Amino acid sequence: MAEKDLPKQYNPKVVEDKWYEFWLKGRFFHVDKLDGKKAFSVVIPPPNVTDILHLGHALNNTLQDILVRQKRMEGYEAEWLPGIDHAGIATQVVIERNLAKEGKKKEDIGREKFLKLAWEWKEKNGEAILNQLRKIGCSCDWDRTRFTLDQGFSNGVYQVFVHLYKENLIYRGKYIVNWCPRCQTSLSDDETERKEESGHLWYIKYKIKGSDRYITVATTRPETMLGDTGVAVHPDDKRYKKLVGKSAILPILDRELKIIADELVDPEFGTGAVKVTPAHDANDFDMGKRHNLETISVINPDGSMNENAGKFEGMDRFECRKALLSELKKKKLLEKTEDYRVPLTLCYRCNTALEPYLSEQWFVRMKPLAQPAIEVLRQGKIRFYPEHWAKVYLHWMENIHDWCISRQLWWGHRIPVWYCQDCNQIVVSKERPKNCPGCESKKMKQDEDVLDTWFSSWLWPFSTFGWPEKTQDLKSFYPTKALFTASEIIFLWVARMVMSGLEFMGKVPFTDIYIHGTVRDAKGIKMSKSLGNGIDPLDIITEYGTDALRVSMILVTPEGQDPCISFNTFQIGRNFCNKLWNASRFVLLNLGSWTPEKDKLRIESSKGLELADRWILSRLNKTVLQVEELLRDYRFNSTIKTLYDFVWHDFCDWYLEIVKPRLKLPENDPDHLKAKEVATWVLDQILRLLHPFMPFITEEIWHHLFQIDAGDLKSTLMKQPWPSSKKKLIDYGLEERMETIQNIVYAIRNIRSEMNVPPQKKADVLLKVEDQDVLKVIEENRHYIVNLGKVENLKVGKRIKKSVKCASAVTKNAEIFLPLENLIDPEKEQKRLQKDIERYTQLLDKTVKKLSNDDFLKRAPKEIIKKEEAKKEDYRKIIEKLEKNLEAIVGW
RNA sequence: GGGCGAUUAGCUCAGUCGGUUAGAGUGCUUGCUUGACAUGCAAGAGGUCACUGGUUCGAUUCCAGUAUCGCCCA
Repeated sequence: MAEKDLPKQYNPKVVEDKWYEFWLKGRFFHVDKLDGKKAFSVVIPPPNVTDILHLGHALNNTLQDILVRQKRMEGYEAEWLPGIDHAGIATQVVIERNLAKEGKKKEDIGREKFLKLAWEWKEKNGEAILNQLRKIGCSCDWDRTRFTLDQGFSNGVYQVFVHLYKENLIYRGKYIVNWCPRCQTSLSDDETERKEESGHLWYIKYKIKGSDRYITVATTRPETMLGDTGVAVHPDDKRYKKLVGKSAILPILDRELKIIADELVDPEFGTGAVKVTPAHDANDFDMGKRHNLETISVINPDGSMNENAGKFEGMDRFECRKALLSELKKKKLLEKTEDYRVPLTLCYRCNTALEPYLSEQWFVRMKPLAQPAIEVLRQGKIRFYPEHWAKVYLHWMENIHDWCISRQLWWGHRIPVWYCQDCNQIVVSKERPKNCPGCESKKMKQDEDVLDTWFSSWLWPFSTFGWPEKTQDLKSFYPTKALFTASEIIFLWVARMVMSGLEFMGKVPFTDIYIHGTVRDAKGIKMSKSLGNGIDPLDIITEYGTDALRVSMILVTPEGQDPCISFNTFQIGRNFCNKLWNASRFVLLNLGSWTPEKDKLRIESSKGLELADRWILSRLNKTVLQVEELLRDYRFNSTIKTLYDFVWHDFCDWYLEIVKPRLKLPENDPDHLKAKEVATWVLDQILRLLHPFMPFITEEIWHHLFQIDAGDLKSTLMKQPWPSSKKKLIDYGLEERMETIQNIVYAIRNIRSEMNVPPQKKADVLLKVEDQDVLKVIEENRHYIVNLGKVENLKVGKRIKKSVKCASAVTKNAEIFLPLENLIDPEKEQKRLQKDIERYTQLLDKTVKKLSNDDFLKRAPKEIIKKEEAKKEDYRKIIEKLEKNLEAIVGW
């Protein structure tokens, strides 16, 4: 049974697993059928099966969980579909590495056995990742967990391939692609990373045929010269005009090279003459085609030099560079060497320098797919949050390149293409053809390659719900509502999902795209495994708890920007958890024999309530309203800040403090009852509002509050209705009256502190108030001031007789005097007042200046002028009073 | 080279109708074992809102330019 006595500190360890188990047992995350209810669906960005959970995942998934939990409380059937991505290259690298430990290569064990190992590893690691998601509280529908290599998924992938092939949107061709010599596979342009490195620009002399003269070309990659088949200059370059059409002789190999003129050459680069290597550079490949140059490849897929490299055969590409340069030097063909910032293209999985590599690959023609994806953005059918990412998306879509989708890997969806060994006919089909449709031959061989992982994940929002079958799930949950991700994969994933959704489902896959920041360390450096500056979310959970992890992250992640996080960052959330815990503990301690009933507790009118009660209800309803608006715009950071402020400052600092004396009254006292009811109701609403952000602690407190047993599967906070705002309870006039009192309390506390009044000591306070209404409010609620200001005797009136030595302060509608006699240091008091006078004089000057400007009076709106005049009057009065009080000190 | 974003307290950031006494958290200083909470309470110090110009009665806010930093694309 739940206890009313809570421990002094919140201990997440004993709470979190209990409630996660409870939610699972209640099947609260699972959506079976809609039964007429509205659906709200989100698909998880599937983490790579090779990953371990890092703070980026924690942020990404916490954001989704907040939204899903909130929508669930709002009454939606909220479906959050989890899953994992097979991460072709990354996974293959892991398995190969494991094999290497035994001194084996993948070829040693063969494709079938290799895949078996990969699947075993997937089972183990995949489950570990999902468990980590559970650990951070994700309320995913685990029954629908999917994997991008599942049978059903493959079905969709093959269907898509066949469809696009038939539409002539997939083709095969020999082109220069990004090749990773380490992973031994091609990569799409989007899977590369660019970097600049300090390197050199080498000037190499090529002899001109039939002459003693030379033409000098500049290159950053001398080893590729072995594959040169031309030399190019710009057509307008006068220096070389005469040489165009002649030939140059390639040093060492003595190959004859045509000297060509091509617009692509930058006359400013190096000498203005460049070597042309069609097999090892994309630009050169295009040039080679235009000028009919031969294509000679000199580098093997593993980065070593091949037989065309002559005596350099077998050397690694970088070794070859060294050897080649030293030979050129010997032959005096190396004119000079310059330092140069060399642009490098790296593999996004292993950081190896990529090699432009000529090979036969499969490509998707992207332009026709991009067009509708551009349209839906323009029409507002998809929206980015923050909006500016739309530009990035558009820019990419409008300059889209064809997508290389074949990978020379084993782990992935094998390309559904068969080649007839007899007549070379190509068959593209979801299933293995029995025989060749051309020659009836039974010798059909499937393409050895697999498809890019993104070629399966771009189907994620519908393949996961059973497509291409026409399932009920698809009907219920597609399109999904929102997608949460970091900016890095807008191209790789988001943009492609929009294209595939439109092509195959005829509808956008989601309407809202929320782009969150990338997690950085305290110095602002991106967290990464290789730098070792990452923080393990599980360490945070052990130290501070899951709710602290979640709430801290949201509190420090500015909307649309990158959060900078250090281990200590999480104290914010831990402290907030503890604050909430103790506020609840305080309420519980004062419940006495009363146990609130979860379905009956409700305060919807302010009838019979006093100022503080009505004030907290006004603040609560204002908060609910704000939260509603903020969440609609995915402004999670502002939402939690709003809640944090309300809970800590309005509820704890003011309301609970004011209500303390009333809670000490006998249980049957109506004042006590009202206070208890309001405090409990507000706490209940707070728990609901915070639950999406801090699910564990709120569920725990909620059970204590209503004395509900943890075994009762019918009662859970996560299924309680989301608070709705009662606008009639929001009362700005009342909040202003409360503010008057708060300002008086601040002033009293300030004087006490400045004059070193001992905290235990109560002091007399005189309040001089001119306004009749203000006077009334203060009189009616004088006990707030007495208690919060630690006041012995409080005298309030229009005319106040003060004793000789008073410390004083002035607020907008009250003058505060503390007769402290010998406690006052006159000099200090003088300085205090002078400082105040100075401050208000500055403010007064500003308004006076404005009001004496004719243009301002002529053109500014009337309200603004009125406001400015009121300010002037206020400041003037305050200064006048301050000065009078200052003068009084002189007489001491 | 092109695009996007940032520049506000020592640090991390709010400030989304142009008129606010420019805020919060953290750090700092001072005082408190206050009958919920020292993971706390109270008080305080701390700002030329990057710079220059423009629009405007009025600019932290809008516009242009400059500088610095970051990201993306080529």
